[in-house]
Amino acid sequence: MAQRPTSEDAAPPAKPSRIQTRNRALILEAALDVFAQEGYRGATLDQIATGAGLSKPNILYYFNGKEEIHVTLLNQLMDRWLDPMRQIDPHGVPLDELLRYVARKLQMSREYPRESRLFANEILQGAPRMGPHLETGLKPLVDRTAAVIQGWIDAGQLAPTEPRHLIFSIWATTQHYADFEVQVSVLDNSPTRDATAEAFLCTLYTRMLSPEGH
Amino acid sequence: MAQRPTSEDAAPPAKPSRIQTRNRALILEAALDVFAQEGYRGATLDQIATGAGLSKPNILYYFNGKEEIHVTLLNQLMDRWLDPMRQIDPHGVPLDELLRYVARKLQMSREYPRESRLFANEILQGAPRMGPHLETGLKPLVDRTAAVIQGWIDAGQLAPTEPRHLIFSIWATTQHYADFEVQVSVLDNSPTRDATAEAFLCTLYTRMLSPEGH
DNA sequence: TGGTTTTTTTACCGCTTGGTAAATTCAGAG
DNA sequence: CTCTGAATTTACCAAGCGGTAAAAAAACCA
Repeated sequence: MAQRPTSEDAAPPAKPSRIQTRNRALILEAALDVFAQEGYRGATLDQIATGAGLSKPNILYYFNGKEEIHVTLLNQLMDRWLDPMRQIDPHGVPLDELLRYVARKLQMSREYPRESRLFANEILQGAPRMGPHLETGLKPLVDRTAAVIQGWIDAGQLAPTEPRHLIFSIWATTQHYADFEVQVSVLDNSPTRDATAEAFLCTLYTRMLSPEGH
Repeated sequence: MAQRPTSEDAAPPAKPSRIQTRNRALILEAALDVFAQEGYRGATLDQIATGAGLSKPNILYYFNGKEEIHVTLLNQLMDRWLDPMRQIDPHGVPLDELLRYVARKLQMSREYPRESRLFANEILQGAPRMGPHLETGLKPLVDRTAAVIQGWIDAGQLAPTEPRHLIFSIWATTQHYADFEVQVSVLDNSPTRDATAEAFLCTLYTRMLSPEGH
């Protein structure tokens, strides 16, 4: 009897073979495409199978079901997604730190638009498969970052503002370019769009955050 | 033979009966709920039927199919959605006009979160049922508004910036509160969130747009 | 009231979906 | 080469889906 490679039993994990590693990666890659564009319910295992170049039952040999694929993607995503915020240095120059955070988030929108849309889809639908993650992964980090920003403000190094809503606005403005790409493309098809977006956001948050007397 | 009320034949339109008016509204109301939360493919006619208190075949008596319900909602939405931008007065005080635009968009996020999510879902999936609308409805209005803003900037009444990306940022920051409500709720469950959000955005765009010399 | 049209229900259908069982092929260790 | 376990395919379901036909009921109008 074949031992299913997607183990979460207490039994010995047993390191995955090269085939397992390759095919699981193939499946997740294809699934990211499909889930990001169609949403969870809109995505089908057949689409994922075709995209991965495997048969549907073969996919279910590597994952216990559609939901497990989705959850796996979401878990992988969370790490990468929160990284830019973790890199904010409480001891750095406040405005520089925040502008670099904006730049990193914008870069992620550009380099990983599928991940951004996957996340947006999940949140839009009420985060049914990610609820705990928000509380245990996201919230502590945001609380900590908000405190850091508040400290900077109290020290007069940033113009006063509400840290949490500042964070929301950074997320919103940067992810917008990935999540609403179709709309943005229709309204601005200039070849320099990316650079213009970056310059705009840099200006926006510089003016917003520079302490008085610039 | 019953004449189907959802007419698009060249035949006389014939004004709808009270029952037709009421049931079509019931269906659209329920469909808005379902489409906004589940996305197009995730929504089922059974859910819509249950929500409307009608049977599934009865729903298909009023609409030719699932897609027609969705398109109808999208069409109705477009009007209401673009209205705040249409209200921008080229002859008003620039900063006031834009701050009032922000406030109106934020208010719509608060009052019509389902519409916001319906729209977000559609754009996320590549606007498959709204492509033309973007070109013919949205683009001209945005072009016009961007020109108005550029005029204000050229006249020295606003700090210089890129008008289109300014518009994008206003959309992103305001709609974020509706589209990512679950996430926002986890991170900020303060009872004054709405007021704080409005104050934050007012500050953000005041600092961004005020011409130099305070 | 009776007849006509609109509205609603009942009973389906064909297709797609996520998922399974079991046979088959393949890869690798000896 | 051979044997064994891993990997893959073939052939299926059962449930849910959007949608239809036609009969039944309700509303309307003379």
